[in-house]
This record gives sequence, C-alpha cells and structure tokens, in this order.
Amino acid sequence: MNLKQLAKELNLSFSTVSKALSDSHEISKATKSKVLAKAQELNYQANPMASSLRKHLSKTIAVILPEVVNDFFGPVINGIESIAHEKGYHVLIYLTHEDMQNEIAITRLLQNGRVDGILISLAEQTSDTSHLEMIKDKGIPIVFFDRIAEHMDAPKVITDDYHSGVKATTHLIEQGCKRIALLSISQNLSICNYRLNGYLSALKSNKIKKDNSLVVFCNSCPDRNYDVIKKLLKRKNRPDGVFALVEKLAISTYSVCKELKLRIPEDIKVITFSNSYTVDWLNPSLTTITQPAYEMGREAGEILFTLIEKKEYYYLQEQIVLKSKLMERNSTQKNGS
Amino acid sequence: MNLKQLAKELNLSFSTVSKALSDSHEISKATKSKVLAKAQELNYQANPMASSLRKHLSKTIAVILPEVVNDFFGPVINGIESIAHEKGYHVLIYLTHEDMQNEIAITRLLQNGRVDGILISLAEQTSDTSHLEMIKDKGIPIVFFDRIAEHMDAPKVITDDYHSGVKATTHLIEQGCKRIALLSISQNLSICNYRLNGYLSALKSNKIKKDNSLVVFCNSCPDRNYDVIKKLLKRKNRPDGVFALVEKLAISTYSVCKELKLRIPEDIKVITFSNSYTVDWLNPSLTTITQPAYEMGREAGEILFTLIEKKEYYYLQEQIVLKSKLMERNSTQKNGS
DNA sequence: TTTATTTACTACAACGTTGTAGCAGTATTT
DNA sequence: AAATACTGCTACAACGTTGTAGTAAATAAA
Repeated sequence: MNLKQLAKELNLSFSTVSKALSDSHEISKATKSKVLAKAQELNYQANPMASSLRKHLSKTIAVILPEVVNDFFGPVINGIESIAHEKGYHVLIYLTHEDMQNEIAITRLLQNGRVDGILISLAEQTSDTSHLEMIKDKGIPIVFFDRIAEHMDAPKVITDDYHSGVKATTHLIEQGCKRIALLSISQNLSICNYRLNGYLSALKSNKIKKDNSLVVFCNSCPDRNYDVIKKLLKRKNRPDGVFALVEKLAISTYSVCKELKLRIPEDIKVITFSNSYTVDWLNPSLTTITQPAYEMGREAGEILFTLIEKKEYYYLQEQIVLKSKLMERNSTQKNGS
Repeated sequence: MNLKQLAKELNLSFSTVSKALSDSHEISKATKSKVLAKAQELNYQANPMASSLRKHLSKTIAVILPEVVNDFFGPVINGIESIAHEKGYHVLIYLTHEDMQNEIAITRLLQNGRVDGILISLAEQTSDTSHLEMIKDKGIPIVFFDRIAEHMDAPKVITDDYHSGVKATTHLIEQGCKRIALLSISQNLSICNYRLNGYLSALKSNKIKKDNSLVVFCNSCPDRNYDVIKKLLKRKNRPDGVFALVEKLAISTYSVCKELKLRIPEDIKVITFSNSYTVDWLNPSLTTITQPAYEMGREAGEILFTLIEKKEYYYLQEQIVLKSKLMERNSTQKNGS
C-alpha cells in the first residue's frame, strides 16, 4: 500500500494525496477528510525510507552506551525512550562494551543519514575523540551524558561528580574513617577524575594526608578487580573506609570482606555510586550516591531534539548538571552507635 | 559525499562505482581497487535510506519490551545486540511499559518497511494479538521470547517454565514448607501460567492440598503489591514459603517481613525468579531461579535473522526451550541446620 | 470588461541508491 | 572470415516520497 495506490482508489493525483496527508493549506477540507478516511480504511502508512530520503530526516536517533546490564543505563534508556516517544522519534541502540574501537566503528555507521542525532556515554578507555568530532563536522548533533568528552564543544548532561566525591568522602570521615580507599574504574573518564578530585579535596579539608596507594584503578575484569581489592584489604595498614565509584566494585568489596572476615561497617565502611533498588536489602544495606538516571536520559534527549529541530542554538555550549543524592544506610554506620 | 560525486572524482559512471563497491563481477579488478581506495580516502558511506528504499531491506530490527530497568531484559538486549552486530543489523528499541495500547501503537509504526523483523516480549495485559497477526500478514518476521503469544504461529524462545515451577516448589517443600504462596504478576502471560501449573503439580505430587487463596496476582504498582503481600503474611494461617515469579515481588516480601518481624528463612522461606547478581548479598541471600537471559536474546535474534534471510523455513514453527537454573541460597535454608 | 488574485488541484523532478538493458571492443568458436 | 561469446563499462528506470512549478477555474479588483 503506497501513495500511488491510495491515489488511484481516490481518483486523485498522488501529489494531492501526499499534501492532504501532510495537512497542506493547498488542499480543501473536503478532500482532506476524504483522503484521511481512505488512508485509515486501507491502513496506509507512509514509507519511512522514501520519506527520509526525500526530506533528509530519519526521525531516528542513536544511543551509544558502554553496556546495558547496569542499573544506571537502564533508567537512562527509559528516560531517553520516553522523550523520544513524545517527539515521534525512533531510538537505535548500540553497545561499545567499553571498547573504543567499537565506538569508532559505530560512529562510522552513523555518518550518512541513518540518524538525526546521537546521545553518547563514552567507553572506559576512550581518550581520543576524533571519531566524534567527525560526526559533529558532518552536522549531526551530538549530546553527551554522564561519561562526557570534556574537551568537546557539545552539550553535556552530567551530575555534580566533584561535589558527590566530596560528600561521599566527608560522610565516611564523619562516620569515623581515617584511611579511605577510592576504587575507580578509569583514568580517562572525566567523571571518575572529578569524583577523585572531590575525594582529595575532602581529605584536604579534613587534614587527612593523601596516600596514593589508596587510590586503586580497577577495570572491567571482575576476577582481577577481586584480587586487587583483596590485596588492598590485606595490607598491614588496611583502609577503614572504601569509596567505590561503581556498584560492582562495592559488591566485590563485600565479597573480599567476607573472605577476609572483615566486618562491615565495624572494621570497614563502604559507600558507592549505585542506582540499584536492592541496596536496601544487601547485608549490610549499602550506603549510596544515587544519580538521577531517568532524568539524565530525558534531559539529554530534550537537548538533542532541540538541536535537531534547530529552534535554539543556545544549548550548544550548555552543560546541564543534575544533583546526586547520598542515601545513608548500614554499610557506613558509625561504630558503637 | 554520494555516489555521483565519487564517480565524478574517478571519471567513471556512478553505475560503475556502485557495482565496484558491491563487488560485482561485471567490474574489473583494477577498477574495483581504484574505486575502493577513493571511497576509503573520501570516507564514502552509502546512504542507508536510499539503499533501503531501493532494496526493500532496512537492515534494521525492532525489539519490543515491557521495560528496560530490569535484570532480565538487560542481558537479553545484550544478547540481541551481539548477534545483530555480527550480522550487520541495527537495533531499534521500543518500550510498552506493560501497556497493550502502547504495544499496538508501536506495531503500527513498524508496518511499512522500517524494520525487516521484530523481536517481542509481550506486555503484561496483552490478551488479544491481532496487532501482531497484522504484522505477520504483512510478511514481517516476528519472533517471541519469554513472554510469548502462545497461540500464534511464530517462533518462540522460552525457558522451561513449567519445570522451573515444579523445581522451585519442590525445593521449598524439601526445605520443610507446608503452606506455599505463589506471587504472580499476570493472568494473561503464558509463562506465569506455566510456572503456576508447575507449582500446582509439585503440590499434588507431594500430596499438599492446593489453596487458591495462596495464589496471589500482583500488578505493576509497588504500593498495592506491598499491601497485598502484607495482608497475605498477616493471615492467621500465614504461608511458610513464598514463591515469587519476579524479583521485585521477592524484595517486597523482604520488606513486609521486616515490618512484620518475620524471620527469613526461619519463619518463612522465599524463592524467586531473578537475574540480579546482587542476590548473593541480600540479607538473607536469596534463592533464585535464574534464566539464561543473554542466551535467550542471542537465540531469538539468530532465529529472526534466519527468517529474514529466508534460508530456512524450518524455524517457522520452532519453539526453543532453554533451561533455567535453581541457585540455592540462605532464604530457603532448612530450619535447624 | 479586463486584469489580478486566490483556490484547488496536477505534473514533474528530485532524494541516492541498485538492477536491468544496452553497447562497444576484444576474445573465442565455427 | 564470419558468427558467437565474453568483458567492462554506461544509460536509465525504478523504489515511494515531497516540494516546486504550473494550470485551469473561480473570485476579486481595476
């Protein structure tokens, strides 16, 4: 069922039918309603490929993520999908699996009109961003969320990572920690560095000397991370507080503590970034910094659609900062209280 | 950058260039390599819309899901994406939010060539499937996974739900439970009914009389579910075992038990379907039936691509059944052991 | 009454591909 | 030597839309 057939049914030229369907002022009301009725009856749907080709608009965006088995990116997708749905856009999903080469390959696929815009959260090791500059140069709007490319001139939606780092660390200090370890995932990602800076700044304000050996960079291999954390917690001068930048590192810490018979929170306190709803039921319940993931998705989507529809150029340099929340639970309970 | 421009650069007709790029036998090796080199140099990428329009193939599939903030659907997407990536397909994602009207609206969008095939897991209340039959009638291959439309003649990928129901219930009985409640989410979904049948069958084999009041249908409203479960656990003849068909209902059960000061597993044992990796760290750790979610995604994708490429018609009536695993943890520990 | 304007439509050329048909020139067969 | 087949290319018509230009007929202004 295409325009030509529909036009034949109606004894009209297919131009007329096309215009009627797009509610053009050139067409009389009578004809419009006749066309609309027939289109409904025959369940006519315009071919999106033809339309896209002609209009140079795909009504589709791409979302590029490191992974999807994750309590943060799940609600982000949810937020993106909700705004995309409202605006009549379709959402393509691509996973980098934390690999920059995949990220590059994906951006290559998106260069020639497949999408009208891109939402991206960088892979762990992405250092060079020329593949993204290339996309921008082709005129495809790109919006970053959470794991942003700091030096790119593009809109970004992030949370107050520096501040969250300060809050988390200060909380541990207030609960009595003297030697606080930080478990990071990447030296490239700006969010990690901001959180690290917040941590360092909180130590300084509380006159705690920084100890570089307490800052540990993990990666995406759970077994290696387990060993690294184990080594950390077995040291003679082991930390009495752990600040994990992602939930899986906090869970690994729980595992290591179980093996080493260290009690949380008595021997060691744990705080982590997490968006999981089960943290309340962990043993012990886990104190978290929780990011507004759904809102980040929606916000990033909204900016992208504004850019696509070129209503305002205002957003181009915009950086939106949303607030994370510290949720205090038992894993950071003060000793003897 | 399009074919015409590329052809001009090479002093060739654009037909020749097109054929060279698709490695046609009509073109000499010399010309092919010249064209390929130039295409690389100028970073030429064919316009997917034009190509799709011409070939009647979008190289895109749609994945329709109830939700994405979920430890089951996350890995499913992961599996789908991995096989799609291998086969050179793009993945559109749509969320129904458990609403059949959304499901219908989404299928309408996919009728006219936007996708070459559909993977779907039904919304909770989807009873009528005429919108899906319509898709099938248009010749668009459709493959179901997990939440299937039982009476549709289409390939399905599921887990051994009846058997899992038997296993879970038998496990509770073996651990000493006499009065086992089942928390379901839907009366429409066949997977829930199969699990329920497994439960009933296990009761029968163990000569436990079935009690309809112990089978509770929850919905997607957490507050209402909490109340329903609370009512269930406050009854004079309260259950000593709970079999939850989804993780969130098990977590609600944990909450209710905390409020009512019921001890797990001493007073009441809990088992649930779940794909969350944190179940090991819940308090107490939670016994689960875990589905091979990633594999389901891959399997469903593989069947869909076979259908799209029409190599084998064999799959059409195929139903793939994968095995779930029972992972015993503390929430179903035998009393006094 | 003539000329300008508006209304409601049609014709047609794009958009960027791909596949079929055609056409020289060379190689092979009879 | 003539007929046939093959090789390597070009020309052109689709695919299903949309937007621009064009055109009758009806209405308004000169």
